[in-house]
Amino acid sequence: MDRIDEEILKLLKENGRMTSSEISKHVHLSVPAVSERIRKLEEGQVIDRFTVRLNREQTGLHLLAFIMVQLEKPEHVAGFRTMIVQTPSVLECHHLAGEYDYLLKVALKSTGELEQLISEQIKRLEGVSKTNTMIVLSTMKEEM
Amino acid sequence: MDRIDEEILKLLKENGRMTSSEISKHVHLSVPAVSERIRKLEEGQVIDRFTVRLNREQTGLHLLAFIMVQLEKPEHVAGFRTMIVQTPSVLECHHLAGEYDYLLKVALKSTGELEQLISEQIKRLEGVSKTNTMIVLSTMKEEM
DNA sequence: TTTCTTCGTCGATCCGATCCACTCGAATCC
DNA sequence: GGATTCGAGTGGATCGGATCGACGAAGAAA
Repeated sequence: MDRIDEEILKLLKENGRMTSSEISKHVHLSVPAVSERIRKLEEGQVIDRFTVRLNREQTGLHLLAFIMVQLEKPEHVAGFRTMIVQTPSVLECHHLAGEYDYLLKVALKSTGELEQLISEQIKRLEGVSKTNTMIVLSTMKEEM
Repeated sequence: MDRIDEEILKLLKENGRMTSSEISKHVHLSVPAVSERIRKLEEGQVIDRFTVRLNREQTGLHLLAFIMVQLEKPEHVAGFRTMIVQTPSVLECHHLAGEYDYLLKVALKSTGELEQLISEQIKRLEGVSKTNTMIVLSTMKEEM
């Protein structure tokens, strides 16, 4: 990981489909040299994967929210985890230190869907003692 | 946006560099037909952009945290916004409804960096009345 | 029915990726 | 000190995917 690798990653973050020949012009290396660096970044797990970033608004997901969840005991984690994995509207789930145990980031079509998610999926789960939902009004920055 | 477009998006989410010819085998269309659909998804803004997802651990960012921020008055927003945009460790910044005004997602090398971010960058700002930091212990799910 | 539009296929061409042989420079080892 | 080895890059040839244009089929509107 040197200066050039960082530059390559920066370019690929902006455009994950930028060709090696395009990149080679920016970093002043030959095409095979760039390809080799990218291959190594993937192999060395610095690059997790190439992906596509969707526009949630355009796909009807107008509501973004964060839900903090308190789980009573560790034995309830398995059921909770299953629900998280199976629910596509849950974009992220982080285990936390502090008052709440989990923080979920969810994207939904409407407040109706949010209500349903909270009352029929989350609160229905064994061991969920408390939740706290924060509705997102707007997003200033969002990267990975 | 039909069934086939959704399938294409699903494939591209998993591998943003999957070739049109690869995709064409999955969705049973010709290569130009797939290319055309991808082009239209980009043009119609459903696809925001192609990008690369990095492994934060591999780049030394071992600490992930969420910081809730309370801002006293709207006139303090400009300075806050400037700080957010200029700080690379802030991955996300959402404007919230509720007790706190902003939720930040930050990735850092260490607790030392977190301390510095909170006390020297965030709390130093005019108008920041209260913050609440949640440290992430582990992440179960993380998509866009 | 005829026409127009949309969406697809097919084939040709073009361009980028990959592979291989070779070079260069730095570090290692006798 | 000189030879060796290894990592990283270059340049050219080849291979394969993307793109483009011509064409065809299906559905909607006149």
